[in-house]
Amino acid sequence: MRLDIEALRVLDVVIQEGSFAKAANRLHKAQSAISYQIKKLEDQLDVTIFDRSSYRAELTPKGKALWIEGKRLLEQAARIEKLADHYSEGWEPNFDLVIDASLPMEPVMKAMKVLVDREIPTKIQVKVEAMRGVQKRFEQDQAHMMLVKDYQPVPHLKAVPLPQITFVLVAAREHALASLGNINLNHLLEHVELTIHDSSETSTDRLDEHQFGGDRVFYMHGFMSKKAGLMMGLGFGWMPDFLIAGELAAGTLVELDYEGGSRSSFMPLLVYPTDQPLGKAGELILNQLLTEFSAFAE
Amino acid sequence: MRLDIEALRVLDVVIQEGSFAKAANRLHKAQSAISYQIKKLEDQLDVTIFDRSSYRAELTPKGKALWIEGKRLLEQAARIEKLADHYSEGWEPNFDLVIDASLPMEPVMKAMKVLVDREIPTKIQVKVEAMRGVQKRFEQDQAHMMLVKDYQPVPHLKAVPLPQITFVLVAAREHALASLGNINLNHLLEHVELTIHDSSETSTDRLDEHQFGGDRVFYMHGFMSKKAGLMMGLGFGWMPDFLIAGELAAGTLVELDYEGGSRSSFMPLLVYPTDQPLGKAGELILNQLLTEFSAFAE
DNA sequence: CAACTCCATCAAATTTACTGATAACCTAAA
DNA sequence: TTTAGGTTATCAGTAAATTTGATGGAGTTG
Repeated sequence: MRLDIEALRVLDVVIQEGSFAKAANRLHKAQSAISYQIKKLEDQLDVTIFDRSSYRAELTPKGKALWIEGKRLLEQAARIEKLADHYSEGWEPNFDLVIDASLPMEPVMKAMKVLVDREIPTKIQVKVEAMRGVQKRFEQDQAHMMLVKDYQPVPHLKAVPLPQITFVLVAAREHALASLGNINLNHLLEHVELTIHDSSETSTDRLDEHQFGGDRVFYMHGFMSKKAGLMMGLGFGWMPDFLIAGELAAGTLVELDYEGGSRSSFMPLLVYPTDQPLGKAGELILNQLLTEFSAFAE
Repeated sequence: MRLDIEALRVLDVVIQEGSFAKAANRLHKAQSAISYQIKKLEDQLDVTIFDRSSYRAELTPKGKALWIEGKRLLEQAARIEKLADHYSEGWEPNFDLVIDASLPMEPVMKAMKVLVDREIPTKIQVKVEAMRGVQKRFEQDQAHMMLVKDYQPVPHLKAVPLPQITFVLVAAREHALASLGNINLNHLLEHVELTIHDSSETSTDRLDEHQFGGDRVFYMHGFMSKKAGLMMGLGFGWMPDFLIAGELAAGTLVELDYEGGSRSSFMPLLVYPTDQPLGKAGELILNQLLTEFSAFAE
């Protein structure tokens, strides 16, 4: 017979209440049941937990030390029960989200921050992949959701469209490229490209499709600082159209006459399996991503 | 019926062994007992832990998450049982040692370091007090041992003598006090006193009996640095005789002709109650203090 | 296809936990 | 001092839990 939780629970109540009898009352048990549990605990651990030589049973130093450790065990037990309750309420144990690296990360990060701040029981994991890697990772890891630009339709997958985003290739009015016509790739490579730093990019071996591959690339920390860099004439780069509509109209930023096309539109898709309904975390993530991407596209 | 440890233990073994049957074998139980425990756990937590739709029972994601939390609980249970075992082997849950602040702390600290390095299960607490406070604290806190210069004999207390220590009031040969005769307190107060920093001295309101109370006191971090300070002529101060025997003989340090007496001898005593035998930690501390104080007195 | 291994289920046996009653003891108030 | 009220231990009987051993359906292996 080994240590059991119930005995520790009884010990805790006895100490809190100050006597076996009061503990029995609080636990809706007979007083003899309390005596039995305490005695059992003492036998199991081979430790005298209460000194019965005086009127009231007094906690021994060893008993106190074991009680303190016992409370930790009770806390852990409560944690487990609470976790199970959360599952019953519809929370998933974990949620894997795969994201295409070429999508703007700002709304994703904002959505994640909201989730983290809520301290939900679900363990969320975000994996950023590029190109074909997105869907591959989604399938390999049996992820719960992916956020992509495009995907191979598969049965049992549902796609929710997010607001369309159009990127425009621009530079400042004063920039050398702004007044150039019929720009080709070689022209671009002679200038500094501004792009957004992706914190998930550990190595430098990955370029997203919106990057030209010149040897002078400046990494900015968000579209706002990228825009500031562009305005300063630091370089050229892709920007979401709605973020620079005013500057394009005013002429402070100029759409480049690039032969490869100066506009790139796409509609991000939130894809997830239909065979299992989304849990609470899934719903939250879905809604939060919709919210943040809508806010991003103004 | 609530969560119990045994079910988590069974869950852990089932997952380790990979099947209910193998777990039953390892636990020397019937296979149906394993089924029963797992089913009970699932009912208690209202969570499907194993997916039985295929041949082998497969752990669900929720089951895995609960298993991980469950292992923590098992670890805590093991910790409690181990603690109880230690008690049975004669370790005390805690040990309070009260020390007279006027004794050299170096051997005490060395002894404590040895104890800490052994990672014994007993929680040792050292309290440094001065003058009458030592015995008072010892009695008030029902401490297990005190290290004193002197004490009021009380029945049920046993005293073990440590090697006698003699302190000598000295200064360097070049120091102004060295050549002075019939030194009184006012003479001393005109010079810098070197004393040893006691890390337990939180406020400055306490002076030990070996300190003259001048307004220029230098605190050193051990007898070796104090000796170095004395040799340099930085000031005067008390030193254990055996640490400066050579210098006194050579004349580089000079015993001061102080009217209050230039020598102070005492025999530290290790005092502890006899009504309860010392536990393992008590024995260790006793021996270690004997060792360190003997080594200190060379 | 035969021999295995997997797990669920059931009744019976066994072990554990609890109840209610009683006794021995202590405390505090009358 | 007596009395009323509170403490815990113990015991026999009972209720509840766990375990066993047997059985069966289903998947796997060679």
